[in-house]
Amino acid sequence: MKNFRKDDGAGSASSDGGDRRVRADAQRNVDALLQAALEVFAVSGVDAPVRAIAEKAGVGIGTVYRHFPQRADLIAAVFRREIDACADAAPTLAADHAPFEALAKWMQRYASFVATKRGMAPALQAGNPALEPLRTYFFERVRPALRTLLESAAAAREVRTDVDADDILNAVASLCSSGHDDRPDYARRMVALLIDGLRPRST
Amino acid sequence: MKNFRKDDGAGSASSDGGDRRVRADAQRNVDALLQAALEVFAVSGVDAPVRAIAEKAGVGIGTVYRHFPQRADLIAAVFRREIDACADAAPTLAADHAPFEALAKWMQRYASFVATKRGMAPALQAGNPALEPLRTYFFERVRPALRTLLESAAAAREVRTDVDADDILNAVASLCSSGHDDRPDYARRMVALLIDGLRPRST
DNA sequence: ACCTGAACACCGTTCAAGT
DNA sequence: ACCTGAACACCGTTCAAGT
Repeated sequence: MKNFRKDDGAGSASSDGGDRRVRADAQRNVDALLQAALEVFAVSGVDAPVRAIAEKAGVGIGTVYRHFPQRADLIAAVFRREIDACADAAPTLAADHAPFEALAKWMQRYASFVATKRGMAPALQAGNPALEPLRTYFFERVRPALRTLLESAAAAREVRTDVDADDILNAVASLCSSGHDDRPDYARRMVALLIDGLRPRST
Repeated sequence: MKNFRKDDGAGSASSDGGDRRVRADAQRNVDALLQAALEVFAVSGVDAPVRAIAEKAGVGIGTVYRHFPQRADLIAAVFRREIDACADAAPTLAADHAPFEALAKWMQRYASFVATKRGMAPALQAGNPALEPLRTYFFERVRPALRTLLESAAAAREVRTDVDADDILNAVASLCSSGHDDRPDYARRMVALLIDGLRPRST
């Protein structure tokens, strides 16, 4: 795990062995690029022109490709911490609410994450080999979080058992992808519908 | 430039009124383009290179733009008849099944339509002004079909009333968009979940 | 009227030349 | 090491020239 950003917690000068120094100007460029990408992605989605990001960061186009050889690497770097934050919300909710309610609240929280981060849903879909690492990271991080919530609800017999975590992650991501700006509240209501559908069949 | 008379050759002066005539070769080109586009869209989606379609149809790139000034016009022409077929399935199902079952079956039918026609869902989303006419046509044609099914089910008190036809059309389109080829049966199961969610709250 | 493809604009990506 | 931007490849779209 190579932490580019120092992100605090650099505490122990661990024996990383061969600790490569990053030139200060290079580090500045990386930071500026991540910041620029975050903003550009937010308004134009992840398909925004690379040149726009380079310009906003004040660097040459070649510098983007030096630090992020594939466009997907830039996307991954930008989304990683948001993914972490979303996953970390699960245990917090589990501690504060009843099982099914915690599940429902987390799904809404995850929904707003997808809605905010344009291009998250497309990145999650299989088929784009360049984005596979981000997809992998996402599932590794978020799947266990959701599974725990699902299992608690299942133990309380408050949720049907023929739906797994990946189903929910994909479904909510699809429903909350951008493009429905004309129907306010659409995403929230559809996710609510999905949540209702998760209740055990009344028989 | 040579100035040759319209309808040169065999046609002669047969009587057929002042009808606007399309030159036979032009008509052939349009047909070939529609067929080529149908096939290319099916495998590569609606973002496939225009050149690929022109080549497959055996015409110059300029000819595509002559008959379909906007790329969206070609997409619309290709999808229109499929939209009609989907809408027409509704009354048939209504005649053969109980209200809620007819609704459920139509939703699955619509789901397979979206899944088959790659790029249908993106076209349905607002925000692409060029595809607005197709979007309009789609809703004009399909919305009433679904509404009838919904109303029948509502009259029988078999469906909740806080969800409208557009919600369902958008939600199913999102869930069945391409990109989940790795999870077989995913779309069908998610639509089934949505259908379950449509049942009235059990109280 | 209709067809064609060279030409233009734009965007992703590379790489030789600079510091 | 790292930065830069000209250069290349590709794709959407136009238009002058042909039939």
